[in-house]
Amino acid sequence: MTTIKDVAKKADVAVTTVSRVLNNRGYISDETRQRVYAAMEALHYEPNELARSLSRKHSRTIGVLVPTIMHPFYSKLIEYVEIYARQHEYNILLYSAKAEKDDIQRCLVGFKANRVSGIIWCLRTQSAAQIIKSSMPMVAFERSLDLNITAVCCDNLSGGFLAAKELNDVGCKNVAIISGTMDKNLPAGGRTEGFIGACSQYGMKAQRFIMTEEEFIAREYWPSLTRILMEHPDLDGIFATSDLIAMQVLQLAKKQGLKVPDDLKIVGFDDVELTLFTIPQLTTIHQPLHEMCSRAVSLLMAQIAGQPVGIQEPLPVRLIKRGSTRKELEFEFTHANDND
Amino acid sequence: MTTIKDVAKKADVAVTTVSRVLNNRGYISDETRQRVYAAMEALHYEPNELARSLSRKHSRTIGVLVPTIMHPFYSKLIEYVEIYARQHEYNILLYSAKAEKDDIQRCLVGFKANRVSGIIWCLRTQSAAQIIKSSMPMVAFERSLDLNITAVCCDNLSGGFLAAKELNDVGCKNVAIISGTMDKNLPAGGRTEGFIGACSQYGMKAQRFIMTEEEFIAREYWPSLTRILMEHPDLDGIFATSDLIAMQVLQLAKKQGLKVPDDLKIVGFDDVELTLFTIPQLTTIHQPLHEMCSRAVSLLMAQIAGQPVGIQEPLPVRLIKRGSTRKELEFEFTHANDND
DNA sequence: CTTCGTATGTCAATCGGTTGACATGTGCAA
DNA sequence: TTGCACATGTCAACCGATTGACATACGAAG
Repeated sequence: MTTIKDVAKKADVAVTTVSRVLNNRGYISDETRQRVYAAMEALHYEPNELARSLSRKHSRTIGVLVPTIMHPFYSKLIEYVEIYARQHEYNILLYSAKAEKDDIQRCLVGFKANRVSGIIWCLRTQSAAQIIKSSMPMVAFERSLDLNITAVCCDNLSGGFLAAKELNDVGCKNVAIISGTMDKNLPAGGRTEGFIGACSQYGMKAQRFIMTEEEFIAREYWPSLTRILMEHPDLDGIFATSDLIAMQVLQLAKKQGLKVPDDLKIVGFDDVELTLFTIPQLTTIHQPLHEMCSRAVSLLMAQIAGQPVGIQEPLPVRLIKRGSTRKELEFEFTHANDND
Repeated sequence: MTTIKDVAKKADVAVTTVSRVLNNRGYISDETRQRVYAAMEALHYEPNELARSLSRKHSRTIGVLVPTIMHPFYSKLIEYVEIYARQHEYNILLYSAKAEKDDIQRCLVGFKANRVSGIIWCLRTQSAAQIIKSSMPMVAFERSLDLNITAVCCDNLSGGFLAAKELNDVGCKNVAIISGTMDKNLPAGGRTEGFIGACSQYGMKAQRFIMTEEEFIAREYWPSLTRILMEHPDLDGIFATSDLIAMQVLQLAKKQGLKVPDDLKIVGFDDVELTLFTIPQLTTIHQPLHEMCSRAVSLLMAQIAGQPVGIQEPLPVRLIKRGSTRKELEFEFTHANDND
């Protein structure tokens, strides 16, 4: 492998000069700069990032911590974060950690050992405390904590409101919200609050059902959902706080002979891709994930650069009307690129 | 941050000794070893991986190269590879590259600059050549090349065969295979071969339809699929070489008023999770992804350790019968953990 | 008593860059 | 003529480990 010394020799300059070119510091004439670039080109030189990182004391790497990768929402998130990170010439160091303490500890150790420049994390539980006290640049994703941690969230409150409004608009009288673990710091909290508030405003009867953490991890909500549908045949509208739940509600509704949207209207949340591949397609609340990821990365960069970053406004969500609430859209398909 | 020197001082030994403990080399008495561990514990010492990697000349990192992250199959793959890599105390450096040459070039540069110890890649096109000539430890995933590159594949041929057998078993006479880009090095090649062969063996009429690369990237196959279903109303069985395609066939079939499985039977491939969330659930060919990932990582480790690794046998696939081919299973749901 | 295996230390180079201190030299403006 | 901005070089320390060469003990086996 060619080193900076080889380049210096080839360009007939000092190592320091090459370093200056590489890092854009000090005075460099255009002519010298070109010579150095030419030498790098000729030798296929690629700076050793390990060495640079070692000396720089951080590694142009963003630690990304998610509960699981194999999930439509998180894999989308990772894809976008990776793209934006690369735009800043950062790599990502990916860890998936079910909310077990050990996992998170191991992961933090990994982040530190590899001198990540900052962390983007979205954990389910409050075990986040460990991360927070690790005190390095970080951005929480979809976790608004009481503490003043920089976080990127979408407007979950409005999302809940929009879902209720849609159900009301299409004539529901007796609705339910089905959410994951309730915790006011988790997104389900705001969504529930917005939904319940709007329901009472619209005069709809509203019930709450909460899925377990185990179901979230397994990504299978069937037992609870089956029970809910069986025990509450009078429900005419359901708001699920994630599309994965909504999709399974749709599936079970059909199994039980309910027609969607005739007998039961369903609204999901997230607008992940698979909402497009169900029959009917799922009405859902669109999160501006692209923008959220972009912002998360930018905020992290700002922190790494030592700039103070304040509390962020939540990003606006949007209702996407599809066949699961609108009969007339039953066979009209929207595309992934129509949004976002 | 505490360094190896701090540990040495605390344990009252030489830096060399700490390093010996850390790397299990040379003679170390149990007593000293314990003292060193205690010191590390007390100081919350975590060796700086950057420094270790620099001196070791590779970084205990596996470069992982996929076409996209936001895809049920690849996100599953990444999740598993991450898990197995960590078992070997390796990190993964994730790159997603649409098959554009530049992307791949950029990615290889990234891998080299970060001194990855090896690469696991699964690219769609033949642009793989660039990777191959990069000549470092590597394993191809689901890409069996003519060249003698170490690759991990499932038994695509049998998969195609099993799909045809299932369609025949449930009474199909006139079937089609819908696949992604055909290339004998890509999995669709073997699947097609197995399927077509079995069809002629069973005396089923079989047609072939090929989706474009653009559709693969967008993950939306609607236009082509719609056309196929419209122009061939006589089809009674479809084998899609990926579940994502199968799912959309299912969706469009319903849109066109075809009952699945009564009028049309569908078999997918991969057994990704979302096959569980359709109505009916999708019959599919299960790939032993867990095992494949585990093997991919092991093979890479072997290469990194300098051991020669031979050509690998493909791993066996399995037919998972579900509602899209079996009326009696229409409302009987299998779980993700039932397989694998 | 020698010799070897075990256990540890010292020293310094190395991995491949970064960076600060300082020297030198050129050319232009005041 | 002086002074300063620009351009580059030399030297050496440093980031935090790893590693080889070599020295020095101690205890047990031969």
